[in-house]
Amino acid sequence: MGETVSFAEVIVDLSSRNTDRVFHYAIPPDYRDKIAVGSMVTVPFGNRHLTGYVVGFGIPPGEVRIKEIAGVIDEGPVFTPELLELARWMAENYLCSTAEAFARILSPRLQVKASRRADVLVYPALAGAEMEKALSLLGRSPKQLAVLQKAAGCPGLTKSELAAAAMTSSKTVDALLKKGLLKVSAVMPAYLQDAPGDMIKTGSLTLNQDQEAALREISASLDRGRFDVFLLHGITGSGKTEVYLRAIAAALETGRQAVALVPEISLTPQMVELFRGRFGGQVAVLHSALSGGERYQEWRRVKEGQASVVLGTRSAVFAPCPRPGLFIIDEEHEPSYKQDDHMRYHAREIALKRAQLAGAVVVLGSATPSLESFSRAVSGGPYKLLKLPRRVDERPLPRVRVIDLRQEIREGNRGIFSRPLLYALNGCLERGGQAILFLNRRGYSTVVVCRECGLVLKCPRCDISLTYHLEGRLRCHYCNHLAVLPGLCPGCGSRYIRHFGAGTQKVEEEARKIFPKARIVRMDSDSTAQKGSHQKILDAFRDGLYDILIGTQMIAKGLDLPGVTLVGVINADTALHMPDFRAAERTFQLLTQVAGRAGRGGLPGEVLIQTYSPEHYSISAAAAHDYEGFYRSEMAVRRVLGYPPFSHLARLLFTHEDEEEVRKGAEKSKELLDRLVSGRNCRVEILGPAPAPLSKIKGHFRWQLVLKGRRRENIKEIIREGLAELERDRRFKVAVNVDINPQGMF
DNA sequence: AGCACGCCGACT
DNA sequence: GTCGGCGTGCTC
Repeated sequence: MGETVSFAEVIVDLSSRNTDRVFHYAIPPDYRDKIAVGSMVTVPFGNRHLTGYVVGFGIPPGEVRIKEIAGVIDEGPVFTPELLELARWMAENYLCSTAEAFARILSPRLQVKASRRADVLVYPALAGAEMEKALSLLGRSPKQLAVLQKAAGCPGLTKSELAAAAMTSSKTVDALLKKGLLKVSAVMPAYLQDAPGDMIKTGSLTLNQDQEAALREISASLDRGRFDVFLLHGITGSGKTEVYLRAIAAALETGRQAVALVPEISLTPQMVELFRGRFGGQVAVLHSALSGGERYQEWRRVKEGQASVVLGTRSAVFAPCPRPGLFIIDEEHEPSYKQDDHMRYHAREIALKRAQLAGAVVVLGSATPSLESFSRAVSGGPYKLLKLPRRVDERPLPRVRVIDLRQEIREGNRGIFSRPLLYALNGCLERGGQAILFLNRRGYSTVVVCRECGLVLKCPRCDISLTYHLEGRLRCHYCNHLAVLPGLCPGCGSRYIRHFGAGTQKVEEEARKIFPKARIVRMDSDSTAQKGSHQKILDAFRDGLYDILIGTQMIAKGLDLPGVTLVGVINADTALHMPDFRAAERTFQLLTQVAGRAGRGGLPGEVLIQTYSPEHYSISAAAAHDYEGFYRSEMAVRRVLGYPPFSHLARLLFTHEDEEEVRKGAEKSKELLDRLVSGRNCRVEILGPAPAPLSKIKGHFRWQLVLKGRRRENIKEIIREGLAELERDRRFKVAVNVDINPQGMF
């Protein structure tokens, strides 16, 4: 590598396919030592200036007129070689340009110009015996005492986090800062680093056998420094988080960094507190709610190696750790890890790829693993299965009863609540317990169910629930199969065949009528429009200000509500009959999670699930807390129908303001893709076109094609060529969005 | 993505 | 003749 090589290879920030390659630029002498692989620069391109990413150095081929780099945007490289490789992989895999992939990877730091507010983390100013003394002198101000205790237990929280943790306002924190008992610093002070034992306050100190065994395996892999994937299958309350924390500590010991991803909904102040309590100022928190400045600050700390533990949501998977050694995906089955707007990446998939590139360990944790992951962890699959089959406190799982709503109908009860649920609610209220009533988010599309035998009309070809449209027409959103709503149920001849969907308001109304004295609160996206009110309702409920909480998905996840002794699922079928091949899996996950909400305190819990399909395996298996039973049943179904994990799917979503235009566009694409498929004789099936389940959003009509094939490569190839051809055709005005392995069809 | 270049129709 | 439609191809 001689001095003569001084042309930078630059990828310009354009998303077009034909500019997705390197362009060579001369490096002016002033910039020579400022530009490295990973630098962000501005370059003249055509007749304007664009930002570009330096991906290497080399000699331009033949007769091209070379221009000079116009400027360097940031002081240092914005991505590591590992992330550069990741960007290339993403471009290849998600059918986008490299520049778009970079935009995703770097999005957490895009607002560079935003205020660079110094990161204020609060630490106790004293340690050890001096701290004890200070605490004993604070007898007359309980709030300050609480804050100082918290600060000692969890050094390195931000001011507002600390205030929240001690259940007070930031004024109390300010008072202690003024007294000099707390201080502000960007890194953990040395006197605290010497006493890490003091920091281990939260969580259990001793691991049970299963946790110990799991940790041992993970640590062994970390020591070897090799790419390994573990699936940590632990029932609710089995102490997965403690295993994560120990694994992170083990990763740090090898001198590498750890990234822990949690679903949006679990990134609560308590979660942050738990991590900061263990790792103090080494923790960087990355999530979408941070302001540009805060996010940049955290990003910077990670990149510079000051923060070696990253806790965050989906996009934190791109954290610029210098040498990542461990990626943890908590609740790996959560669909929220899949981006649903622009580039549809899956954070789990990205983590796996990054780990492979960096020789790092991945831990996927869940009580209800996705079939994709579990199938890779059984019988000699590439993942290693680690099981936590027991709860840490040895408390039994709640008793789950399945209530047959068909029986209720037969016996003349057409109300929302079954008699067993009413009875249980009554008992619960009388004993002074708390209850949660859970409704699945109302289906976007309406599904037809027989209220007498529970039969659901499904597509004969795709096994997807048919959805109800105008004038009694039923439609499959995968293949566009059409049927007419029968007057009588084809299963049992009943007249009670209709589409359904009771909202949370309806349940609330009904509950108030039946239990006029009960204090009832509702929580859904309508009632919790403004930020924070969410948490307020939950706090109030936890404090016992309400008896019954009625809500949707959002109350199902990860909440610890010790007073709850009864959980009622109003209608398990809304989830079961979503027009999606994953409906059964979602239902099982949801019910398991909901059931995990009951009996978290000292009192035993009870769960009642109302359904028209009591014999469906995803309901009976959830009731029996039997993941593996569910897994076997569902895998059999997927195999027969050729759905993932036995195949790969892709969805092409076509959108346009004009309905006719989208339909024609989708149909034209279908013909084109069919031609490509038969031309290369690969086994890819193309379903549709059909209107998307949400057929119109913000004035844009939506149609879709679903591609299904054994090999992902084949699907990608077909789409790549199809898109290229469509792009060449300038008359084609319809926007196309590609989603490889979609998580849902909405 | 922009922008120029170029090859056809209907207009001062 | 020439103004302007948009199909085609290029940008270090």
